[in-house]
Amino acid sequence: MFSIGGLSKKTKVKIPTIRYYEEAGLLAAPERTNGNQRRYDQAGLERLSFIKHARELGFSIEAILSLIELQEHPDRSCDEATAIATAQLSDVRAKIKKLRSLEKELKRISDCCDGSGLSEDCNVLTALADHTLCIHPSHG
Amino acid sequence: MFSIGGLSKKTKVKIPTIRYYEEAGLLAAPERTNGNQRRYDQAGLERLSFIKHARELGFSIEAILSLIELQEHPDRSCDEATAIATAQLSDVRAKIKKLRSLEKELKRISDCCDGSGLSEDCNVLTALADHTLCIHPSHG
DNA sequence: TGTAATGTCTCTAGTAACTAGAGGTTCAAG
DNA sequence: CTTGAACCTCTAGTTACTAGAGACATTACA
Repeated sequence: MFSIGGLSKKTKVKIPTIRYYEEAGLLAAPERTNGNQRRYDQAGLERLSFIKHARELGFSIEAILSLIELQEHPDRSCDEATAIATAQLSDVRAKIKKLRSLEKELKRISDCCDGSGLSEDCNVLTALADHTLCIHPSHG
Repeated sequence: MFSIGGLSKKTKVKIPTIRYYEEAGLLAAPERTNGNQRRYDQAGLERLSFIKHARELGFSIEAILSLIELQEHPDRSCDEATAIATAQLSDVRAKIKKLRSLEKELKRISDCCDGSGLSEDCNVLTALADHTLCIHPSHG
């Protein structure tokens, strides 16, 4: 049994975040001491590790809730879990694609100015002001 | 001279967002009709286009504020604008790097489950629960 | 000129996923 | 038994918007 501070140290999840996860229904409300302080066991630690890992992978709180529900009903098909992971994967891929095109344009913008002049003539500002200089329209 | 709705159509920025930009100090408060409605001119349109473009490139409101201040003080060095753009570029690159490693792990997780079984044995859930299965720790 | 439809106004509150702080209570050590 | 750290709840702030209420303005048309 450990306190919220202990759990926080073990998992490197901040204390208010742990309470937030409990509030959000991700983390079961743990036992309390007579003085109303939270006391966690191994199961709580594992659950929080799961949540942390999923958050690091970019899963939303909502998606994690679905995954947890699946864990708690092992009789259901795992289609759903796979679907959530696959959706997350294409989301990540879309973000990468978008960021790559941003990278291109930002590189172009940064490169065309050596920073030595006055901002009056700054190409960074010009490039930002003039959308038509874009290589590609940047949303997609 | 056009209304906020007209500006919204031209720029494809939603009306409440335009008002939000004004409130945030990005967009100068425009003239008003006798009936208190906003009326924009060409300068307003250009400014909003600038803001939109910068937002699409992932610049924060704060960063855009700095860029606008630079535009309004053309006597200053453009170092600052270049610095902001460069910072934005390395930010984008860091994000890409992180997303690539997430992509790898998500692909591994998704691939090892064909979705046909019960969630009891689901590898997606196992992979998420067991951090040690990670190829690499996923934050960086 | 009247009226109806559409547009706009301000203000408040909600979103995601936390984070920070106030003001009070409990725990663990000595 | 006291001290100091850790903990409690609650509220509010963050970013960049988005949505809605209720009132007022503008425009089109008869």
